[in-house]
Amino acid sequence: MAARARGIDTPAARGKQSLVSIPAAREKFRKFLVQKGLRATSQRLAIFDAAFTLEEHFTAEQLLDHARKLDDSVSRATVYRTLPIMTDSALLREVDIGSGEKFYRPNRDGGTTQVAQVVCLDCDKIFEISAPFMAWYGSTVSSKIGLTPVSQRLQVSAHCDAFRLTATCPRRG
Amino acid sequence: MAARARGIDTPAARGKQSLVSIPAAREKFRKFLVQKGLRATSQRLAIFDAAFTLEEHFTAEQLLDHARKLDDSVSRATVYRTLPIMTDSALLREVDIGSGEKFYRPNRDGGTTQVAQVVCLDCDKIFEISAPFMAWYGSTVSSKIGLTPVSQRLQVSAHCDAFRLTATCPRRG
DNA sequence: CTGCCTGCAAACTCTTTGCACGAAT
DNA sequence: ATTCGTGCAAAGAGTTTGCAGGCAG
Repeated sequence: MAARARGIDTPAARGKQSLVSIPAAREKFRKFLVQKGLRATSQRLAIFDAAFTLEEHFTAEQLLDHARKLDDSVSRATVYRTLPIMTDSALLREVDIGSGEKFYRPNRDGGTTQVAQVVCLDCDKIFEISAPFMAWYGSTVSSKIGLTPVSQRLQVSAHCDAFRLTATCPRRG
Repeated sequence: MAARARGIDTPAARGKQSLVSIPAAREKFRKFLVQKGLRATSQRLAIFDAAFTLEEHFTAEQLLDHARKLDDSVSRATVYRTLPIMTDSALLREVDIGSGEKFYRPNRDGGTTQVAQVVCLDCDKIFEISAPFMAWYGSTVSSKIGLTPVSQRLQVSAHCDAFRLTATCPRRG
């Protein structure tokens, strides 16, 4: 337990635990690495843990900061090299909202759920909403031109109703 | 007519005319500039013409190349400074497929139509397919969390059926 | 003549890569 | 031993910006 808790039980992580336990997810990641012939190094696991203790969508730079709190030997290069491995494993999802930098988000449910991203133009937060019909829409649209869909993203830019009234976004901060 | 045709009647432009005449669109752009207190300079109009004679989605760099054929005094900086003006005017649409660079596309229909982007993973082409249900779907999804949608994008990544069979994408080139 | 607009080049941001060292098998 | 992974720093891609000069109103 003490060993398992290493790198997780930080002040930042406490109170942010999710539906699926982090150690279980990390075990999946470790197995994914081995299966791919990659090594389960301490840096890769630290980066993974950091990703799963960050609740919101995060950038590569934020992930680096967070991972360094768990293992200060983690470098920016390794974060960038580990991100595609994690997205390959489907434990992490890449979220591109067209803002120059990419966001990432842990896939706590295994990535089977179809979700739409709603980006609030007032506070820049990204909400993910279940959108079970998306796959159907994707194939409807693709089949018109002889393509078979692999994935689809519905992205909505929206204004916050509360913000318009009070000039404060209740979700900010 | 001779004056109007300046910068349009190029080999590249011929045979690529669209539903809406370019001079008419350019006139809208000119008016937009004036209304915003901006000047309708020859560079801005050359960039605009270049955008409207490019049929496919194009990058800033491709737009620069093309604009320079119409007016060789156009600089990269002016292209980058003009792009947001054109998207503001709604005559140009920005299309981000999460590939590092942004794509743009002239909005020949005025931008009222809801379209989904289908990106072919085999040939990297971007197809735009009418998706009238998108607006409804966007507001359904947003209203769940107290947001009012401004715009929405459905983006589908797909494989080419023909490519899978023949290893050649009939649309390539 | 005043102020917007331009080209140039440097700066900036985010990401990728070459290299030599270090760790795991 | 051999292979793979790492940190560092430099390079790269795409975009933005400061500045001095130019052109339009």
